[in-house]
Amino acid sequence: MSSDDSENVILRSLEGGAAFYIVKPVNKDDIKSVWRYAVATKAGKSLSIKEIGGSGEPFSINEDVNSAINNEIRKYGTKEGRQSTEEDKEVEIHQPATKKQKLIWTNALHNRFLQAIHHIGLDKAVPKRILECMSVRGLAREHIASHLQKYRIFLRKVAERGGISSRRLSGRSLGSNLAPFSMLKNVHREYSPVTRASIQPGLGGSTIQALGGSSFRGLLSPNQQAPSNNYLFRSPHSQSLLFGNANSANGAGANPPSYGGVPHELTHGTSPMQMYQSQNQARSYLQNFGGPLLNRVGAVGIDQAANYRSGVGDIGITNNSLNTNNNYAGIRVTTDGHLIRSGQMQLNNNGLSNGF
DNA sequence: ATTTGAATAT
DNA sequence: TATATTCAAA
Repeated sequence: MSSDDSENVILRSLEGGAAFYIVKPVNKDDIKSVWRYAVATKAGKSLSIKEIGGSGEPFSINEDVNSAINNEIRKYGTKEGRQSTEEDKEVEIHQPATKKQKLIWTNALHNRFLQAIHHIGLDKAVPKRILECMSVRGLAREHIASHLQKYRIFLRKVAERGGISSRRLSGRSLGSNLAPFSMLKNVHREYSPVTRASIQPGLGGSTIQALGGSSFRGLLSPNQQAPSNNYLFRSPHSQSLLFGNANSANGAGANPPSYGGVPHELTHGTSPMQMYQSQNQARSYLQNFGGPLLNRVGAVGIDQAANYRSGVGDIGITNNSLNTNNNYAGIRVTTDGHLIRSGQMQLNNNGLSNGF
């Protein structure tokens, strides 16, 4: 039993003596197959379900499977199967369908998460409420719980040491571990909507704009959010990403409870395609978690940002907690090296270029 | 009985 | 690292 489904490995295993190869995750049919095989192999000796149950199996088989096996045995009889032992080393390659897909917190999704939290209030923001508030179809409370856990860890980090360091920056030019100059150069450019994911040439077919929908969200008012939200799922069995584009017509359909936006949903991608993975997940905490909520973290002291604004035109954080459209909040440095706080900033194209 | 969230697994 | 899953406690 292995999650490795490469034919290569399977064949080698069988050659190496394995009688059966099952690709995880195991499901009913796998069990049935095993039994069919076992029964067929034990030419003549029919095992009753009772014997099966009491034979000290290392694992228990639930009723459902039991009856399924029962039926199977009935259907196929005990010896009706094939004979050739060698051939019976059959390879079972199975449906990748049973396992849940892995949610990927894209910018759009994360922003929604932030908005929800902001809307609810950090103190009352528990998974269930966030879930309701986000109203994204296909999103489960567990998803949020997990993300929230991470988010809280981030907040804690930021709160204790009011700064964010970048691992990529070797030089601590300012005597602090805060962002050095060099990071500034792209600040402005980073606002423009960009394509952030592309399809791997040979596999997905044509190039597609997979992300970037949130780039301009910061420019919209709370109730005119970007009409397109992209969420990604990654299939557990391949490296490919499933691409889902929840693009719904404005107006029609259910609206999110309080910030009447566009209906949202998670699409379990119907068009699987291989994509490069780096972009989204390669973001740092700041990119991921920097958001309006930072307002509430005392240690960050964002409300002082205004004092430093001159020099960087696009900072726009406020301390009235209404500035929910930030895609970014973090620490910046002005041209003359002063620390500056936060503001709206879309992350860059490659997600890796600077420390954020 | 349901939900949370820390811990742990993948 | 990011996300999922588990499970004791709320």
